[in-house]
Amino acid sequence: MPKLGMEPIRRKALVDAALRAIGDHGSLDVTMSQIARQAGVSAALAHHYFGSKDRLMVETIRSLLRQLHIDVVAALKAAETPRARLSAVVRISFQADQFSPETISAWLAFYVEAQRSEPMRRLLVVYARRLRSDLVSALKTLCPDEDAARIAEGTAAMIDGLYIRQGLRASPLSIETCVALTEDYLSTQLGKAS
Amino acid sequence: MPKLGMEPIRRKALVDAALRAIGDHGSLDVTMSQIARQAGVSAALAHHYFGSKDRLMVETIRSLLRQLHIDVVAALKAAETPRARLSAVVRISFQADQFSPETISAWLAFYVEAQRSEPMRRLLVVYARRLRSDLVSALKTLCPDEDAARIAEGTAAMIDGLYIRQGLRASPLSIETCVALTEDYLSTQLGKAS
DNA sequence: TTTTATTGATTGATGGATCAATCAAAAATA
DNA sequence: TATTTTTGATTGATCCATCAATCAATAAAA
Repeated sequence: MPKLGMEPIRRKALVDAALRAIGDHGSLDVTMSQIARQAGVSAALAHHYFGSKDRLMVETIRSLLRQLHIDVVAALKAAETPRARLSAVVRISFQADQFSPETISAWLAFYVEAQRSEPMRRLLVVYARRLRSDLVSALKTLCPDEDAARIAEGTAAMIDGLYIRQGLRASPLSIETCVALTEDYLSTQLGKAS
Repeated sequence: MPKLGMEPIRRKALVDAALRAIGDHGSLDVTMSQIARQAGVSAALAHHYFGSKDRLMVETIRSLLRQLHIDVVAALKAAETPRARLSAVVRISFQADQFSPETISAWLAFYVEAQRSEPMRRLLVVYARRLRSDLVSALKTLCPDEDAARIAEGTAAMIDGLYIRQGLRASPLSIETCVALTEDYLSTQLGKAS
């Protein structure tokens, strides 16, 4: 019953389904069948469009990063001052849809996969660089360059650290608490360095 | 019977082999055969002693945590002042053998597994609590209680964050840099809070 | 009719788990 | 001391389930 032009629709449905399946399951150890079922199609069709599970996984994280990037760019554009740009980056990192247990699980799973898969690692390195570069460029207008690099590193580490600790659900922190901790680090460091 | 008392020897060899295999491979997706080969025994023997792969995995991370705890306790005992105890915790976290790519890979893999396996999650929660409690108890003697809790949370997040970013190998930081970043956070926060 | 969409059936490989069968040291016995 | 018994240690072979991947066949536009 092929209505034409299904390809982009199916691709998106499959990528979304993969993300949800990975998040629910907490690892990349989800089967093509599970993903396909969630997308309402057969496993064979997933193979037809993506060729292999690996490529579907790569497309999936790529879509996650793309959405994040879109959000960050929009938030940066809306911010008036360098200090506001810093806050924007922090806020986006902890925004609700990025902070659900499923999304955190998915991020963690991708980090692990990056230990083995070079394409996956490359994608995550892009994210890490982009985060740091966003931070550094705003920081450089607020403090000496050496301090900017150091503070960016510390901020990025704190963001990622709050993330994975959230994944453990040992002591769940609210979004506001995470933002406050990071903002506090930024403000204190800037106050010291300027 | 053969040489008696092989059990503890084999168990240790298998746990060590599992840790190495996981680290090398970058995920828990290692086969019992690979682990057993590395330990110089058959896969069947691994099953004989551990019952299942799951249980071997749990024992493996338990051993990792045990060693870490031993190191921390020793370092805490050697420290004279509360401030020195804080530094001891930081130093141990980044000490060389905990900071090798293989060990970082293994930690990441365990974090992911914890999303699915309740026993695994429990073990990691113990680690997270212990780290925080070590930090809080030292901090409480140096600043008000509310500040202590907050600073401990921030410090723990920074430690864990530096860890996983190291795993990505995007911008490798030296051990000293990581220690310096964390120490700087601690000192600055304490200066502000006291 | 040609092309696109779609799937059920099938396969080849992998890996965890099980088991029957050895091996060899220690303990008991003669 | 010599012999027998016992039992932990160990493994190769095998079973069984899972899963990614492939393929042949079908349905519906164009």
